[in-house]
Amino acid sequence: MENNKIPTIKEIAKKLNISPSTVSRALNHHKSIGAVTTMRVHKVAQELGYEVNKSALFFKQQKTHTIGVIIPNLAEPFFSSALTGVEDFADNLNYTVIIGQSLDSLEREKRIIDNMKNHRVDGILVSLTKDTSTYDHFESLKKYKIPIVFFDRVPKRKDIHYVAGNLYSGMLQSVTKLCDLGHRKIGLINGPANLAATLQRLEIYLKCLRIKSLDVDYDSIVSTSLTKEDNKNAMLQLLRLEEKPTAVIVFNDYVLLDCITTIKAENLIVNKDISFISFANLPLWEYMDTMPIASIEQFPYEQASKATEFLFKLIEERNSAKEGNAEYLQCIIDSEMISYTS
Amino acid sequence: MENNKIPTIKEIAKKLNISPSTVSRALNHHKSIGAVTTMRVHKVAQELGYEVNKSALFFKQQKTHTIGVIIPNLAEPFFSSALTGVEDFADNLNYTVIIGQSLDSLEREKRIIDNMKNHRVDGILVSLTKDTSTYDHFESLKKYKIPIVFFDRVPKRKDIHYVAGNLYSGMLQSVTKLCDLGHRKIGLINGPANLAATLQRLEIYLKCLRIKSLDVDYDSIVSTSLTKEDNKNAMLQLLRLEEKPTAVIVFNDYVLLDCITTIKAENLIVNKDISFISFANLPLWEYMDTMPIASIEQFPYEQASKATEFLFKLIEERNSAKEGNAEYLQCIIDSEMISYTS
DNA sequence: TTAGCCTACGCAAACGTTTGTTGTATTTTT
DNA sequence: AAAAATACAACAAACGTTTGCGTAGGCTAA
Repeated sequence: MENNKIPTIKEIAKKLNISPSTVSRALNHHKSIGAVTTMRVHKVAQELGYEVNKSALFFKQQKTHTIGVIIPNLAEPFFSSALTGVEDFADNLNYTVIIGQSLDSLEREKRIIDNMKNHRVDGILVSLTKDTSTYDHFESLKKYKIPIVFFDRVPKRKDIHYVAGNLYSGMLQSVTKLCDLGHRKIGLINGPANLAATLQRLEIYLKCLRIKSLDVDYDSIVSTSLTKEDNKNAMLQLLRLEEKPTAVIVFNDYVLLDCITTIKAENLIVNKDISFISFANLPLWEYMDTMPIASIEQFPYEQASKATEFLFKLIEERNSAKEGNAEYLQCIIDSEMISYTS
Repeated sequence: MENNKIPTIKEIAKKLNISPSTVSRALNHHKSIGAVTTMRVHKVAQELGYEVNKSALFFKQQKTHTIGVIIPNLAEPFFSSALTGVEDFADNLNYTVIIGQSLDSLEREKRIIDNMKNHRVDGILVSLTKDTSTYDHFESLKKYKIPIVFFDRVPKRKDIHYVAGNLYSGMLQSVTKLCDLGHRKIGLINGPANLAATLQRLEIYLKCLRIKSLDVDYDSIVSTSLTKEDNKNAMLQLLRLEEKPTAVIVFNDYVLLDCITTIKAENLIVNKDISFISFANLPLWEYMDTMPIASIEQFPYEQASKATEFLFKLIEERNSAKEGNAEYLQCIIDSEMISYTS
């Protein structure tokens, strides 16, 4: 009864004394196969517990129905949310998702790309490594016509498909709020220079200050490499200034956690001696005793969803063999300020 | 120059006027191919930018070098840590990981299993859905000789491979600590009955109370379905008791967050009117104003790592065609109490 | 009646790679 | 110098599936 061989189309064919092609067509409900035959095929398939071998299918069709996602770190809520966004979208289209963690190592990023290329995935989503400044390893995907869409951490070039967050909206809301609260000196703890997000934050920060007619003090703009140590130092650097800022925009919630620790160690009171705005909107502030004025939500799930949508659009295009559609899919997702104090 | 065709072994063969088999062997440094030929093949492969088509390889070898991971929810830190554990381990062995989110839906779990089966993954790791009580959908994997290893949320049966957490160690440490602090009435807010983890927590809870010679009050053992609403109700149920417990063991940190909210709404003071121990050790307590006495770390990363190790052992076994090795790989990872208050 | 047309299926090739077998030179051994 | 061993490479089959094409038999229509 329990046949220990994995059933194939050929076996079904043999059992019914018909050809494999007929079985294949019958299973796919091809119109050119008679009702009786189709029924008999399905019956035997059922009995044998036949299930299509996708591995064979992928090979035959030169299409793996699989997309790859490369993110720096699975453990970060931002990226696991993003991954969820991808997974949900892909699942709907019956696509499989394979993951790669670059762990912010360019070396790993390259290796993963190569691997996915060899895997012949139908498309790739990437959020860059902190250190990624070259683009060569992505170029090689062109030859394989594997479309690539970047999200969140995107390269600084125009000829790519991407979805990025727009920090402006959330930042302006935040700066406005700080102004309303009476703050006039607003500092910035920014990220590493090689991240596009860093430049973007700086530009928007300056733009917002200008709009609100606030003076820019370049001494109160510092940066961190995102290590705990560096985060603390950045904070201290601001505290040591002659003219201390009364509010600080912080690169993200993680950096802010370290800043708060630093502040407390200095016997300063958050939201009294100094106020914060940061980015990420981690689901933790509502439970904490000290929190920023607000955190700027960047909607990782939505960003990733949109990026996935783009990717499938590109995959679709490739399938329909439209050549030379030189249009780049690009999208900006507006950020939003989430207030934590009244 | 830029050939837009994807290079294959055949092309290399044609270009050199040798047979594809020779090219294949040359690329794999097979000893039966002369040094000159091997070199020439590699040179041309280099020029053409040849890269093996794994899709074809997987098919040919009837082995996909891919494992599947099914977890309830990517967004939960516990599971994203676990996934990281899997990814790290698999990556080392050059395996690809495909993911499936069951979202705690049995229906999805089944669908994902079917999909991975059709995908012909080499093995599957599963952490069960809240509602999974049947085992049928896993049985079908036997026919395909796809090994399966459960972790964390494992089925209640003995004939499986699994890695589970042992709550006993951490729980005993915790109960001991509570006793040392003077608590004599320790309640339990448990999870849904269909989870093995729930039964396990209950058993161990009772065992620990017995060891410490504490009375068991069955009224102070309640359960929650893990919804926010239900968490609150479970907490209230305990607070309404004639003989309120002075300490409560909580199913996990998430439930505890809701409990704390409930406590505050009742104008009670955590760690004064009532103390908590919970499970998970989320990386958030150190930043919070109210926190449990301790949280019990279950080492998701290590659990997943071990489970992955088991899986590869099974995959290896299958490859070497050892039949009927009826030994079940099972492992218990000891939990550990992480204290937050002195 | 016969040309033409469905219906229902079989045949064979193809996707890219590996691998067992076979074949032919060249070298080594006796 | 003949026999045996070795080195190198070609041939062909195989993995499971799909699909273009061919075709036999039965039907319709003129």
